[in-house]
Amino acid sequence: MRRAQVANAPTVYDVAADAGVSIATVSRVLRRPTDVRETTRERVMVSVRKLGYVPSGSARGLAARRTGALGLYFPGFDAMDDLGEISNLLGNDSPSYSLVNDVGGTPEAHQHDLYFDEVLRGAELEAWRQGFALTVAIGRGGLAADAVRDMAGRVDGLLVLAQSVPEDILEQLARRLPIVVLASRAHGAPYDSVTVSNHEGMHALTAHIIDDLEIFDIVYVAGPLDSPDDTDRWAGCESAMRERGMDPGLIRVQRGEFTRASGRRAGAELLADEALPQAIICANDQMGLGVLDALIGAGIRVPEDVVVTGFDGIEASNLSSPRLTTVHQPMELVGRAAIQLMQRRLDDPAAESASIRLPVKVLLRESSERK
Amino acid sequence: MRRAQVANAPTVYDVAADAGVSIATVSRVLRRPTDVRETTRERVMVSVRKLGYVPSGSARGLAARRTGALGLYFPGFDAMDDLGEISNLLGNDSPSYSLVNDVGGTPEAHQHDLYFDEVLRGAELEAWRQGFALTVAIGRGGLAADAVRDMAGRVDGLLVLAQSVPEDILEQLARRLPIVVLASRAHGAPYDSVTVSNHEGMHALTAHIIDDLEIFDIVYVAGPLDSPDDTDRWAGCESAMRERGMDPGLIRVQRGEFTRASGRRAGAELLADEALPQAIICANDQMGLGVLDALIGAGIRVPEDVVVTGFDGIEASNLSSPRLTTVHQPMELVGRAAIQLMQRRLDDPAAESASIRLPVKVLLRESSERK
DNA sequence: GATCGCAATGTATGCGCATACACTCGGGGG
DNA sequence: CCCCCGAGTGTATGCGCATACATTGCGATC
Repeated sequence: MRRAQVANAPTVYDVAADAGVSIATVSRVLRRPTDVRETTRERVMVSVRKLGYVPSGSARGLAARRTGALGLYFPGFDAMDDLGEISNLLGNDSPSYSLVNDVGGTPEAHQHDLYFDEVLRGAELEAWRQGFALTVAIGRGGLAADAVRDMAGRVDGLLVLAQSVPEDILEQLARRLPIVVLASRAHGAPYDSVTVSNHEGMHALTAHIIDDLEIFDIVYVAGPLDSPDDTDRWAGCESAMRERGMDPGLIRVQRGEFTRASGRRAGAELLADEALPQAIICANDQMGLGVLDALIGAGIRVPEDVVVTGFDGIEASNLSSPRLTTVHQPMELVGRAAIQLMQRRLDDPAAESASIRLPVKVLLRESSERK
Repeated sequence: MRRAQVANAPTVYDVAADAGVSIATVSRVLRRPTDVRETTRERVMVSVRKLGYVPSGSARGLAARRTGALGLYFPGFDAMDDLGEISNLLGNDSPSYSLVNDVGGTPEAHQHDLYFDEVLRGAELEAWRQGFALTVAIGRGGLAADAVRDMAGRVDGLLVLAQSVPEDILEQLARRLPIVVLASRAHGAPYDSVTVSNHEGMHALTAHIIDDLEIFDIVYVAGPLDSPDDTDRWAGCESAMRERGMDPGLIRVQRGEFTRASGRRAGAELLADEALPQAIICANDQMGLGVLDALIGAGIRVPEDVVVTGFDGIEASNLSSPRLTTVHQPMELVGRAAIQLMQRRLDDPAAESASIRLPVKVLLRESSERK
């Protein structure tokens, strides 16, 4: 028996009654319109509009055994302990503005977020094209596992950034729904994956520095040890040197955390040495920009005194002065490709696991300009 | 009768059988653990882990009459017709990188997206804190109505940017679920809303220019006519002038579309005039940066020859040279506040409709520096 | 004119879970 | 010794929809 709706949200039953048809017909009008006679269809649609009927996603999902939604899960670099409530937001009398003499500059934007934003945009776009809704979640600390589990329960497929979910949990979830891993080749694991040509990009950039700029005195500023991106990039740099008979072991390697601050630190340490190298290759843009900050701040000229490069192609690398030579990753494409992989997997659950590797673009800019 | 699972996704029934209890007990273990004896609870949890059980969001949503998800809907400025498939992504042999001499600079990032990204981040954060999943959708062209409808069917509440959804549809949906409108005071409408102090911020900025910089020859570069943000900002500027006995009618107003390109256009038109004004107040940062581009490109000195200001406080305004004086909106807070409003509404559906107005920060930077 | 076939629609069921209600069991009070 | 009560658990049901299957109606076929 139908109960009275609390918030009077109409259901198929209401529409069916109003249109004088059965609920099956209402459902068909919405899902397979061609199965219904034109006149009937119109009559139903009139009722739908009249009642403001919106199908329940939950009921649809349950009956159809698919939710029509995909999940995107990213780690969050838990810098969010300082939150607390937004106090007195409602009807408070706090001043509506303040004046700030902002000569020093404001702190930079979050680090990883830029990456997330662009991937998300691509994923959202492609999800829309394929008719999926996109649910996003950003991991935080200990509850990450619960969050991703909850998400898994409400989507048809999961996109996760490499390293963002404990391996055992991922494996368990993979038994239940398809998973696409971003920024990591899935070696043998039962996941599809999307990567960019980290190796090739860094290889090409290094080759350019050695062959075209004729620079041999190089420092490499690396990222975190557990980052597959970092591993691949370093491998690209290393192989370029080795091919040219140089010993990569001789290169000094500073290790940072992919943050601008860690880049500044690396720059400061290099400045403390007796002599600067001729080129500083950084494993990502944020660190490259940090190095730039440190050098410029110390009066070093870039690129005249030192060449500096980054990796990623974030917008900020295009706005620094000098603009940062970098390797641009098609992040939006990463998101799109991931969704397409997912679509393929949903169409054919038995397909062999696949990996898409997207091309990168080496952008030669002023921070590496030499004649 | 239970059927064999296609993808062997275990259900409550499987867990119950495995643990030797009823499905009610399994459900209770997950939802109201204290209602179950400790020993029973543990036994069930063991089975849950063993089977890799993940509750179906659809079934949960249907039974509990709430999905536990919120929706965030943004307009997309349909620049996405040039899409097409990502061809041959799988196993193609296209070059994995390319070298680009990027001396000219690459095109800027999308316009509105920056706003979206930050609001999203705030919303996601707060949604997580409140235990909600967040589903996002970006509107595109004609199907916007369908997209937002579909979304409405799968969430407990909807956050929408002002003007992004046709009024009649929004009204219809509001009968079904709570709606929070961003960046627009809801005049009488049955929505809660979040805004920032556009008026006050622009008022303060204008006052600074007139009182502190003693500039009276001003041009205002406005945004689209249908933008409530633009309306409020202009009103703030206007009132500041009026208070000082100046006639706002005398100010030249250029109208742009909140894009950097339209800012450049405005700048170019001003350059074509016989004389430049002393200050150019722009209704947002993108246009401010565009004006900067045009002026600097023409050899005009900023701020020595002309003062330029923006509004929004996007990251790019902090990276330009000179850095752009602007009014910073707490965009992340907008997202968070919206979720908090939604939470409140869900707790008390009958509450009076509320509106949160967040404070802004006037950032005085080099583009308006005068002594 | 009886039969067949197909199009259009209706009837019945199950998706997986939450939960109201029924039930069991054991201890304390009468 | 019986009854009552509450903690713990089981049984039964409905959430709103999609869909397999049954039914109806009608023109075409012979």
